Amino acid sequence: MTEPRVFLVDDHHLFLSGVKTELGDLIDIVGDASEVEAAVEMIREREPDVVLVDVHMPGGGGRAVIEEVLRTHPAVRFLALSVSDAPEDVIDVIRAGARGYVTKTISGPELADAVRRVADGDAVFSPRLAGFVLDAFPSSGPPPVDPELDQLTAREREVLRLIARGYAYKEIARQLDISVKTVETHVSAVLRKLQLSNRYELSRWAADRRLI
Amino acid sequence: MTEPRVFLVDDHHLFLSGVKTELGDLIDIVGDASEVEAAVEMIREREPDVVLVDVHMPGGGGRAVIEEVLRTHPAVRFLALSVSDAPEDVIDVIRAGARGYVTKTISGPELADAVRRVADGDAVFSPRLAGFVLDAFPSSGPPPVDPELDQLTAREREVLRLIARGYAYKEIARQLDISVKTVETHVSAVLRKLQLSNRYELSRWAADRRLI
DNA sequence: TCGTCCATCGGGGGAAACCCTGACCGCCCC
DNA sequence: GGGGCGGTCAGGGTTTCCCCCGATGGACGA
Repeated sequence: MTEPRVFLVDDHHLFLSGVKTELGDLIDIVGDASEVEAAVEMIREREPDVVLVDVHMPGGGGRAVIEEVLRTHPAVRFLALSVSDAPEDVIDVIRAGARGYVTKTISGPELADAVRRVADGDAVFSPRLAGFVLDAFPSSGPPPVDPELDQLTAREREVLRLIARGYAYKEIARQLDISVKTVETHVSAVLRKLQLSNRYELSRWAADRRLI
Repeated sequence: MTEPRVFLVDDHHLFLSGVKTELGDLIDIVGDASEVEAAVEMIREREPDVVLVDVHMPGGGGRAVIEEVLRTHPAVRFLALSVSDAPEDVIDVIRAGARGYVTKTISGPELADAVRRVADGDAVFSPRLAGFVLDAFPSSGPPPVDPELDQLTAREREVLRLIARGYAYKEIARQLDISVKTVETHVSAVLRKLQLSNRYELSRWAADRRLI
């Protein structure tokens, strides 16, 4: 790829100017902004390949910039830049759609390299930060043996599954080839055992545990 | 940290022996196995800090080893090693619980370093592979302006929210301080506009869109 | 000012959900 | 062989949902 076109967002002017002098020769800086709204507007106008954005900023922070821009320009890639290496901050901007996260302790050439890699479609993290992202990753993980679910019989779990999917008693009876009355019996048992009062709560209960 | 204790799993004996001769001086190799069941058993017995595991293996592959071991020994860390750099493979083992993924083109010293970093709690990826993980990450992303949701009035959305949460009409009426009849009217409007037939489907509809 | 939309409320009725009680059968276990 | 449990079913009742009709008042724009 040719020189990536980069836009800078940081509320510290000194830092902005530092990045510009350090990276100006290594990458193509097409603009900068120091507040959220102006940043969003200018990014939409200039459509850079990569936006280097500070995480902590008044008016919603880097997260606001990322979300807002991605709504209309999903092709723009974001590299978050921050003094913080707190897991919450990292996860937050990643969820918002950032493709990388580096701390401000990074050197100029390293930053330039990180920007190029993000422009290339890669993700860039310092190793420890990548660990945070993994921790937040939805792991199929060790199936937490649910004590609540455990007290249900096999048949009751079957009925629960269908209830949670929104089937009417009549439908469930047909699918399991039993009578509606039996379905009622099972549902009653499930509701009693799980301490719920109706099938809507049951739907939510199941949804929360991703049993659907 | 002192020398990490490492266990190797690979169905290619030649590769196993290569790793042992290359890394034997750099890290502490406490054992190896070339099939899934034996690997699981020995890992449980020796409790290494890090398991270096091949992704493609008969009998379920590295994924089976990871899931099985983590069920009983969640402290063991896994570094996946593979000839493949296909996104599916990467995501698969990450979901299973691996803390890193490197390809077999890696050099000996680099591999030793990767193992140490994983033992240290970091995550290790080649940049492109980290990108795959990010792509699979549940992004809050660009909120897709839902044309379905858009046709609902503010009040209807309020009612929808409560319905999806499993509240009875009476409850909703109490919370919004309106009559049950009005709730019925709103629900009818919502069901009609969303082309649904009852509140169960509505619950599922909302759950699918994560409006709850 | 009139039309339209929204929010509010009501009557009435059919269908479904929910609850309680009681019952039968088969299986396993002491 | 009696007791416990899970699965099956029924009668009869109350509550809730859902839909049909219609109605009023306020806001807002043509």
